[in-house]
Amino acid sequence: MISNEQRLRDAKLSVTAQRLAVMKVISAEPHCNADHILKEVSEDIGSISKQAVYDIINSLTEKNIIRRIQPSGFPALYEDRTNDNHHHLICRSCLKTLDVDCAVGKKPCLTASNDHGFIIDEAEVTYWGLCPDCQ
Amino acid sequence: MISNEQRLRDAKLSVTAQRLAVMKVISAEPHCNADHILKEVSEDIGSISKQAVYDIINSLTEKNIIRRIQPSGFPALYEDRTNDNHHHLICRSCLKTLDVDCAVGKKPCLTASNDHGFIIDEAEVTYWGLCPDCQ
DNA sequence: ATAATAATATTGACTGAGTCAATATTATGC
DNA sequence: GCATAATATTGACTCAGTCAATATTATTAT
Repeated sequence: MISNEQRLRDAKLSVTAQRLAVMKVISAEPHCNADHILKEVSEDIGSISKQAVYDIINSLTEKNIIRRIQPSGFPALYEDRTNDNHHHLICRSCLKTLDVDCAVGKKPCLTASNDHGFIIDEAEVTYWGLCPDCQ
Repeated sequence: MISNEQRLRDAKLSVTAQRLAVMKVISAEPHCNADHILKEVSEDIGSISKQAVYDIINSLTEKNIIRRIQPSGFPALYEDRTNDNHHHLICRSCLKTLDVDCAVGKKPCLTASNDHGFIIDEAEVTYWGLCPDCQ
């Protein structure tokens, strides 16, 4: 199990208390949003600026250390499960978000019925519905 | 071919110049955003308020007369092709958006590999990539 | 270890999409 | 045509996220 510190070094990002704290929150609570990260990290290490949170989630996303999910009409969520092409099941009512493996097989969703000449690099699949608690 | 006026009446919405103009823009330019609708309708009928545009796209979306697409990190887009479970191919660079039919068959994407007890009502699929012009 | 410097964090103002609430106008049904 | 219910306008507001200048901290080479 590679450490968060090592993950940062591998990505050529310097190791800071703020980055480690943000990573800790995201792996403890996958599908959390920027505001929640801000609050949790503030409690954890005393304080952090809003801008630092956004800088950090942006650079971690760029380096593929975390993944951004952007549910229609809601703030972006972050998770640390990357590179496995899984999808999401989101409750319209309470926004509870769960991972679901790809329905069709292994990275199959990357194939559109017609690519119109595009170079496709990602297929984003979101299932919307009501969770058991909200039904 | 049912008229826009009739579509509104069927949905129990009253027929106004603003609504007809908004519908006209959306069917002429599918995948347009609220700001673009505001500009086009203003030119078409003289003026329209920002609030009216949002009220109209919200009620048309509720009544399933138009469909909202919300690309990660960009303003929502609107189209009038509803009820056929098609998906979207979006260029990361210029945001050009094309319809693609479902890769897997007929409304198949509504089936997740594990529904975790959710009642799923929609599977939203977005293919991200680079269009021929932006490659 | 220390200094130089490159990277990151803080601060506070700002943007842009979208909403709220009060008032004014328009469409509909009698 | 009138009453009233639905819709549009207006302007202030919210909230997620960004910008840019300055201050601090981590890294790298001595």
